[in-house]
Amino acid sequence: MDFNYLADLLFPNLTETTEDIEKRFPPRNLPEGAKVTRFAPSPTGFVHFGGLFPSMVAERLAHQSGGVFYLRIEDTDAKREVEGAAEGLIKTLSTYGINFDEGAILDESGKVADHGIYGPYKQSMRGPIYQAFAKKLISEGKAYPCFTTEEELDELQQVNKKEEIKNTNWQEEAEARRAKMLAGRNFTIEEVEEHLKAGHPFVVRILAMGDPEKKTKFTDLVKGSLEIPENDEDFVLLKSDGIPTYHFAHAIDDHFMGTTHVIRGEEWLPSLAKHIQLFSYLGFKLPKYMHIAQIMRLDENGNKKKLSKRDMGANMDDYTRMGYSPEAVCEYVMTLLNSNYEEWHAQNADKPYTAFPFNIKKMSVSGCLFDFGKLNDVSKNIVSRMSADEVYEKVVDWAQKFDKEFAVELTSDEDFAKKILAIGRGGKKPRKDITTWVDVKPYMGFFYDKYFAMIDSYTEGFKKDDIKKTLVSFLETYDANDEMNVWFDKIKKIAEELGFASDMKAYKANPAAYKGNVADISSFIRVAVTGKQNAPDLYTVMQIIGEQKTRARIENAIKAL
RNA sequence: GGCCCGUUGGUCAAGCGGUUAAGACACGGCCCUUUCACGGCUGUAACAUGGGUUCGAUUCCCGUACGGGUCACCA
Repeated sequence: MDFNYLADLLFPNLTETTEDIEKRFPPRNLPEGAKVTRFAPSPTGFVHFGGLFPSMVAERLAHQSGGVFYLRIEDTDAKREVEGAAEGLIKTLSTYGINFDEGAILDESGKVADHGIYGPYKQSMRGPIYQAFAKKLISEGKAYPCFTTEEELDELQQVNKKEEIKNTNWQEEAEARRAKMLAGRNFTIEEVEEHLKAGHPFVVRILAMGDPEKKTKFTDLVKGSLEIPENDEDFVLLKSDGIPTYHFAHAIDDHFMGTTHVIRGEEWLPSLAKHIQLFSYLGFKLPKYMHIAQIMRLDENGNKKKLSKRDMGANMDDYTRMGYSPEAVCEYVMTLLNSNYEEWHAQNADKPYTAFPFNIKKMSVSGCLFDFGKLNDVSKNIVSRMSADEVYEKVVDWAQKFDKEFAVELTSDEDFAKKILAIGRGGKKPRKDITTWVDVKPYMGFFYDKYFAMIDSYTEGFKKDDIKKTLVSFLETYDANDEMNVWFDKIKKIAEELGFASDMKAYKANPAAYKGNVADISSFIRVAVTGKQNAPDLYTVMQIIGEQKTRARIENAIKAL
């Protein structure tokens, strides 16, 4: 078999040789230790939590080392491509602080365009590059054309379905399929010419001579030492439309784009054998690999499952809707990515996560469960450290998208809203009532007449009459100009008059001697004014609401009793 | 089913041959407090399993179980 002849036969019209291409993409000139990483999504939908994970690692590693972080669009599957997905992906990532130095990024008009000299950065635009290398491999006898159609193979594809695996015919079917796949190995030049003449489409398959019984040691930067069996699968390099598969594109692109660290999910681990073989066939230096553990969720049976697109919390845009600030999500991700992050953060509470020295060695080897409880904790701590102005700005921003009515209330009196948000904020022990922006309305809604409602009833076990008397007496003595202690002394006095303990210690020493205590009296007033049993400091609340409204609410409460 | 990877409390995890096996979240209790939130203290709870190696294994090796991933002209 004359491989050179075969290669020319298959690819007669290529203008660029592999040597030309090598010259076109010079090695990067970067300082020692600088890492070149990439995010390489296929534009098939939204950013997935499982995709944010590795992209944050890639971004950190590149930027922390003074390297380059670039974006490559892996649009090699036209069937699954979604219009506008690439733009959406880039925008979402940027809200999470992940920005690219190079690649297919957005220009001023919001369109995806190439930035950098290693492009095109969309794989669909790089056809001739891949084809040149496919041709080269064929000319070296390392790859061959295969005229077996997808349909022919599909007929036997059932073997891959799980239900069928227990089928006793499984091995026979697999063998039959393999025979069909490998048919092209034995073609003569004449047979190939005949197929070509008949206009039959073909794919290019790698000629895999590996023995899977033989294993080679491989070191993954996350997983550590691995045993990789040699590849014996004649996988497809170039599809019949001339576009490469992931495997081929990965080898070519990461070589020419100068990627030093390939960071991807561990679901790629089984394909590693293919990639090692390809780099070797191509004569390329193998990059470093980091296979990151997957995020899992719990299924109905209590088993861990890979977090998939349809799961709650998978779509990054959901977090925006749920009112999580991007900082919270990023920080939560950091706690999962680097086990010592929390410790560092405890000592550097004021610093952003980008100041944290990210360490590959501290990455977990096994997949972890997504934990909303932990996310919530991280989130409420972050919100508690924000200023009232900051919270206001973010809540309004969120509300304008997801609760327009509330946004109108908030913006109708900015100072009022900020005063409310400032309660208990700024000190050493700030309030932590707000986890997500969704929480804000239930938390402060009662300040607004529009949302005020008697959500809680008065504490049970007290006479309506006492409640009523409390409210009436309060109105009689209430003076909005009172200092807090004066104000509270008046409440204590009411308590005494009604036979309630004004002193908590006295009450605790002998509860039977009283109808209740001053806390109960306060709660009557609190419910009347806020509609709730639990609220921030009552005195402050009244100060903010103002005398007029406070009186009106108490009067209404008296009427209702 | 083949191959690969993994397994420390409910969750995230420190540990890297000798520890009373950290810490965080969640949960319970107590304290502080006019409610809540915060804060402080405290409690329950873990090395999947069987063999080795070793004076000694959570740590090293092998097997078993369980879990995950993967086996496309998808990435």
